[in-house]
Amino acid sequence: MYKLSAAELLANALNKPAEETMKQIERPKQLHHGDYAFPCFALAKEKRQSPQSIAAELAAELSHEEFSAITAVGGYVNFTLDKKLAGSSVVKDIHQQRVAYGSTAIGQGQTVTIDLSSPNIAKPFSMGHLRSTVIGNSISLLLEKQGYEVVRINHVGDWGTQFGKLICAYEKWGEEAKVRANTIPELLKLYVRFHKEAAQDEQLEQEGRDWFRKLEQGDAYANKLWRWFRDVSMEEFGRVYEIMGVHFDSDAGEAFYNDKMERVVKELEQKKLLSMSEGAQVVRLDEFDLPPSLIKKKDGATLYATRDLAAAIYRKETYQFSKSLYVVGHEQSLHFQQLKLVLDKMGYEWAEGINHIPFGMVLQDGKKMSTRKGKLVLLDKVLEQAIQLAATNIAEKNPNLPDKEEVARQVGVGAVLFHDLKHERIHDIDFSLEDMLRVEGETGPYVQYTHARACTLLAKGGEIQGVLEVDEETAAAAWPILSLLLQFPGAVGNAAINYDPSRIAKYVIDLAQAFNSYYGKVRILEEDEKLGARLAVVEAVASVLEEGLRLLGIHAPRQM
RNA sequence: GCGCCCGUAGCUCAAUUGGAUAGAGCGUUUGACUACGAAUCAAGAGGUUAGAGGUUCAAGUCCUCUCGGGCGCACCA
Repeated sequence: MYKLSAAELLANALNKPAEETMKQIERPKQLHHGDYAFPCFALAKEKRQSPQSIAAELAAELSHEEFSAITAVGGYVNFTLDKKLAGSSVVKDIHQQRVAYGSTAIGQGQTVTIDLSSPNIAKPFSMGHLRSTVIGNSISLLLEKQGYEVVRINHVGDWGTQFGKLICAYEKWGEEAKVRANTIPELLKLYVRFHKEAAQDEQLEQEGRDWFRKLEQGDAYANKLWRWFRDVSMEEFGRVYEIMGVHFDSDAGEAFYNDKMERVVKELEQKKLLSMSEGAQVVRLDEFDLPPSLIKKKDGATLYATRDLAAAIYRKETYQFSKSLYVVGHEQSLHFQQLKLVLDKMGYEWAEGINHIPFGMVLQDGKKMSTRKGKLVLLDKVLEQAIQLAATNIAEKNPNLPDKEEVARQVGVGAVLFHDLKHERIHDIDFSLEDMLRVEGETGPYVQYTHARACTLLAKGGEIQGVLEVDEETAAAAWPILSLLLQFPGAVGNAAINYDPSRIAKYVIDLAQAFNSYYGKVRILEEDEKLGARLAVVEAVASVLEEGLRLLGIHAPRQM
């Protein structure tokens, strides 16, 4: 790695460990400053010399075959890579490794469980769950690229007081035929009505809670309804996952832990962690200045903290994870903080591996969307529109395209997923259908288009033959591209470490922009002696774009 | 009231995690398809990084306060 060469040169000259200089080397913002830079300001005090003179001395002293120039600019030593050498080598690497370029074995032998998506039964799949699904899926793919064994768990919200309320509402106002015909929307209506009326009527809340208790105690009728609601919902969700191309290793939802909670409650008792508070059983967290974790309601029914504790323990025992990730909105930060601390108090050192990966909410007009008030946007409608729009574009721009429907799906889904993933994870997103359907500028379809363009060039240019070598002139003209290609493994590592797919989204945009810019300036298919070199660059771009998109869960069609 | 998160161009977002002249896209103005895909490219305009202090050779980035927004804070998940 070139950065390491620079670090070693500097370490040698300065008589310091290479790890130290490695950490200080940075990437200059501007291309004309070279490829790596070493700031000398920190050395000024200890060497009692100006940073400028230190930089000048170092630059004069250092040289290495990998760098065509090492110069001093201000207080920086700038390293410029030999473009022909570095360019040829990265293109060769990618040609050999193809989509495996950027893979590592960092996670070899380690299992990570990841809790993602987790929609609620009997409710439509909302935009909020979209974020968890696509971010979680991308993180899974990133971790797999690093060699981790990833277990994707869809912790479906199929239990809890809400079902008592729903059953109660169905009992009062539901009509079986209507619900059979149009299950989720009808159930949603019932749910919304329940909350509307409960606002007026204290009694109703209590009835809802009673129904949940019955459900939990095994009441046959309540369980029959619950089973029905669940099956229909899962089928519905399955359709959406199919469209998005997401799969899970486990569908064990909340209800799955029903028979696993008692053990946890007993254990908490044994370890003397439970105490009574206002009729409920809680684990106090006063020493952390946090509110207590509620384990059992005063009516004896369980809560989600109880279930999450049982789930965490179950996952540890079943999968022996080294890390357990929860891709859940940041509004649940407190809950996960409590979860981790309770596990810790129970004496499980592996609680350290519990990691909440929060993300911002999808807001509407700056406010939270509320299921209870029936204000929400449905994912399948959005996907449908995006796919439709892609189909319209294809009909207009590429009517002879084979496999139109599949490509429209890939592009439509690409637009929606990319729009979500390009935002920094933690930021709230204001919902905008218009933005999600956009296909120009910094969008998924833009990247897909760039990839398709590159593929067309390769198809027309023929097989790349002979030794791959990028000549001086091509390397110089394509340097912005080559430089980005060199950075790909680093971008993958960064995204994985920070659990942040947006870094890959940004990377892939940068690469596409660099490529399109090159495309506008240079005629690639010109029949000259450098054709092979240019095609090699194009091939590397296509390969990395495809892999970058794949890491986001997005397909890269060869034509569109 | 307390806690967590956020505040950068008209809008949506970047900024190598403390480094050089704060960058893209959308929108807007202008130009480029009888040269490889115009879902594209080139160029212009657009900024007191919410505000005030502080730490540092260096602050959009770290600390304190103020203002503004979001989300949590006991029987929902």
